[in-house]
Amino acid sequence: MIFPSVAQVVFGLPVEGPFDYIIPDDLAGRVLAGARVLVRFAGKKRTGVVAGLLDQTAHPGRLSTLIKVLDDVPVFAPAFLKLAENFAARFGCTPGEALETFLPAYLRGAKAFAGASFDPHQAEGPGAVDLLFDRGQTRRWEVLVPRMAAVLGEGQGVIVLMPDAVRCHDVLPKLGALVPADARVLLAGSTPKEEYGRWLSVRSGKVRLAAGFLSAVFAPVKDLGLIVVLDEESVSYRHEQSPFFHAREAALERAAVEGCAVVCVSSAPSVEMWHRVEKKSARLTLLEEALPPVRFLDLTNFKMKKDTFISLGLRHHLEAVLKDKRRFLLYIQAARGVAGVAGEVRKIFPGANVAGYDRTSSAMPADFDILVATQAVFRHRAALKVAATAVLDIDWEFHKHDIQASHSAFALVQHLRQMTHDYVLLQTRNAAEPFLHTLASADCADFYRRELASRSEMGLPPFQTQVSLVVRSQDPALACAEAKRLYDILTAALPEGVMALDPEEDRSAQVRGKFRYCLLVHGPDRAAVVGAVKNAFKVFRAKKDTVVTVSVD
DNA sequence: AGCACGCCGACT
DNA sequence: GTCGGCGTGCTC
Repeated sequence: MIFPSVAQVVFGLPVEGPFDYIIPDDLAGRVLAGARVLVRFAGKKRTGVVAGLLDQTAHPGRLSTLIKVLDDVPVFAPAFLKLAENFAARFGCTPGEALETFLPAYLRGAKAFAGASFDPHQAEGPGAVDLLFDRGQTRRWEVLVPRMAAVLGEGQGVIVLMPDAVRCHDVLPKLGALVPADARVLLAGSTPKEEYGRWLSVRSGKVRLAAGFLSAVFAPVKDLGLIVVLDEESVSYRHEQSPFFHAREAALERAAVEGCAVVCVSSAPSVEMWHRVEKKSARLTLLEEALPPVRFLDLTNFKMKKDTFISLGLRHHLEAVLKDKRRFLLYIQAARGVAGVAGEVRKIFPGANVAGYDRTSSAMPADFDILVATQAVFRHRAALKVAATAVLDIDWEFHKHDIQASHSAFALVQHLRQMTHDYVLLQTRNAAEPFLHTLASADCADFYRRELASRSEMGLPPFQTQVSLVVRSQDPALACAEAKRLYDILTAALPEGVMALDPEEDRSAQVRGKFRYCLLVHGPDRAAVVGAVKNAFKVFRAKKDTVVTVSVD
């Protein structure tokens, strides 16, 4: 038997690779693709992953020898190696960095692994993608539970992603009924050792239902049949450190490689998912529910007294609800501060029980007539119901000129409607803005039509790929100069069809003491856009005290 | 990423 | 004279 003599190794570093290593005779036949190995790289011992095997190298003469095989059985099945390639191309990192993020922290070092062999089934064609649009967020389980039960009944596994720990209370009881306790696991915050233990129980095939947050999308579930992405529109699915990725998009990449199905669930679907429905790459299931109407409170030409927030119109609405001894939710921007607004409301309605709720609140006030709350109130989205709701300043949502702004306003309104019996009121000084009226339309498609048209026109995702580069520094002048320098390098050799927008100061000028400049690169061809950014980084090197971060879409 | 090499400015 | 900052190139 002749064994390959060269291993191609990749590392969790921003260097492309792969790097070739000689397989010594005593390890012949023991080095398999997908196994972690210990090698000397740039003068230091490092853990890498065997991405492939060769009989001959293209770099003869300067090869180093492989030191040790860390996995008797490769940690990565071929499907994961393939996923790493796609993931790297999609999110602009190296395949080695992708593989590192697939692993639990415990295995990122040189700890030995001795699990059983693992074969995710290779795609027999792409799996179906569903968008479950649950308008009232109460009926999703009617569809999800039988769907998961069917997959589990076939002997296949299921991953359930939720955006954050807040959803656990609602979600875990629903999963409890599906499989015995020892066949399901919550892959969440714990020590690396515990995390590894749970990861192993999934990989061994004992656990067939794995729930968790972002990184659960990489759980080594055997015969994966279905990935459920709960509240797929949530911004919490963005991984905000390198490598930047979106867990919903990662789930779709994984499904394409393994051929499993994906169900994305939302009561305010992302523009991306709606676009997939229109392109027929996802099927829409609409779960209708009666929702209260949305009305506007037009403040155009209405002068407000200095340092007051409650308009005359809003006051009348509050009065009417209080008179009926019912409850009112007043939604404010966190930046306004709950205390100030609540104080003003108390002054106007001395007899009413006015409570406040924001991020710092430990518990929902047991009793109130008027609740002044920030977006933190959505922690209680499933449990809280009031007669009427008002958004103090819906225009504020659009002032952040972020590509997500309009969708986040849409989602805000949808979520408030779910918590409201009679009506949702939006206070605005832009009553003529047609976009605002799509938020109130009885037909949700109006919002998506308009939003997709505008994104198409502006060359934004999901029509084009957009990469955002953020330059951060303590020194505003340095941040600005570096952003400019990066822009110049980028535009010096911009391929056909790729466009770069001038660096712009971040709206929230300082975040954690750092000044931020953002530049955007976009174009219709993902590979060209990501390639242009990668090339720019070969030349551009971040100066001391500045950090540049890259995220795709 | 991390490190060695190499070039310029300000200190015993 | 040389110590040490940081720009540049490279890692099989």
